[in-house]
Amino acid sequence: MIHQKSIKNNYHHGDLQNALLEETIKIIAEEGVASVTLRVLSKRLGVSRTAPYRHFSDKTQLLTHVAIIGFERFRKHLQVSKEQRNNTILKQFQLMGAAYIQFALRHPSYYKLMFSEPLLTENRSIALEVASNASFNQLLDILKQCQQAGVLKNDDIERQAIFIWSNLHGFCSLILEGHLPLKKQQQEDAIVYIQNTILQGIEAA
Amino acid sequence: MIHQKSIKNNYHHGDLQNALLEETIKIIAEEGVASVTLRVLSKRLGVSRTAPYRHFSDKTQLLTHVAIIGFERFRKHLQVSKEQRNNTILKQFQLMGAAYIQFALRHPSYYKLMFSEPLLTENRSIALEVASNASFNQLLDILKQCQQAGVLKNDDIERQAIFIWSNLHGFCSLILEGHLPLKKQQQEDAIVYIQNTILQGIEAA
DNA sequence: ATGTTATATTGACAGCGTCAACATATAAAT
DNA sequence: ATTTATATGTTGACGCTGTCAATATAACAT
Repeated sequence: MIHQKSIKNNYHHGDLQNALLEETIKIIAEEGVASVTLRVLSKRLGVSRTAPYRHFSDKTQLLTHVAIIGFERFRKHLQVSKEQRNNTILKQFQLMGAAYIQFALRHPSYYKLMFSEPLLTENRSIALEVASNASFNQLLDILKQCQQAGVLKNDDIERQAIFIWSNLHGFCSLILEGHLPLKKQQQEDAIVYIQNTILQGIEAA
Repeated sequence: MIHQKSIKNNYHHGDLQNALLEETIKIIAEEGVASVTLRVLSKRLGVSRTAPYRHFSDKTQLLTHVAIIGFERFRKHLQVSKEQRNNTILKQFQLMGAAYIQFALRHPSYYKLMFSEPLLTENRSIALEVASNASFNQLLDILKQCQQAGVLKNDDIERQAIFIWSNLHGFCSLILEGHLPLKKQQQEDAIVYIQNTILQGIEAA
């Protein structure tokens, strides 16, 4: 009797926008992004097939918003490694690298969507670019600090960042795309090797 | 009057299988893989919408075959860098790295399809894996030779290969996915930097 | 010439994204 | 409190998609 408002509306959902975003990522996790359909999505939420159009102009916009949420979580996840300041700055840098890979492997649905091409190339969204850049800047920041502290080479900061980002993104992509069928131990060994080898390329002499 | 057989059949196409493969990659190049449709594909070739089913069991198989062709061309493209044996083995290794990036940037349609996830994860094809491995082995081979020649560290060969592959694939992916909006000169500088920095991580002391 | 096989076509079906028109619940204004 | 406006949800319809079944035609083997 109490909470009558929030028990069941049957017409107005209440918070369909967020429900759509959450259910979308669930479907991606369960069956891949190709299985995301406005119709089954709506059915799973108990609304009609065109209800999503009151909250997103089309399907691409919905997926773009999910990707933006992914980038925000990603950025926060990376930021954590900077917050334990008892660590050396170099240690923080290495923790961030590990955090990058950890996020991609733990949230493959988000990661794959975030870096799926059509969202960025065919249907550019400024908000998505902003969210993506915010993540990239986490890396740039810590690189600057490392250079200033003299623990990394004073190479062009963007080139250095691209090198590292390529490394991490390439490794995660190859795994998520099924090109590297590694066992768990092999994977961890590979991560350690990659981190060490990256460092040898960029650490101050 | 002569060549009557090859002028026009109007019923039997003659070489529809290859025509489908070629037209598919054309569409991908023009409008992206999402625009590949059996119906428009068939229309462009002047056949009915279900004609492709005589040559491929479904759309995924068609795309998989295109990806296999891509990997074969990729492998050949990489192999060329090994054939100029007046070069040192290390130089051959570096040429292969450059060739990798060159292929991805020159044939983005092929590259993106080859490394698109659904083809490998959701719909595994042994032939595709074989073709993919053949390309990867090009890299493995030259690494072995470099190690034997003493110009690269005697690290675990697979880990070393994964490191390099991650680097190259990550860089190409980020560019093709639109995450690195670099000008031509910046791109070339980045490539040189990446190649040098990779080398510093793996070259023999 | 006849039968077999490979190849291509037409018809049909369910599923998809999305637009237009309509319905209803909530919020605002009087 | 009643009316009005706005936000939200629904139903119908359209053209597009992949794919199956049934049919037709060409090429080939005998």
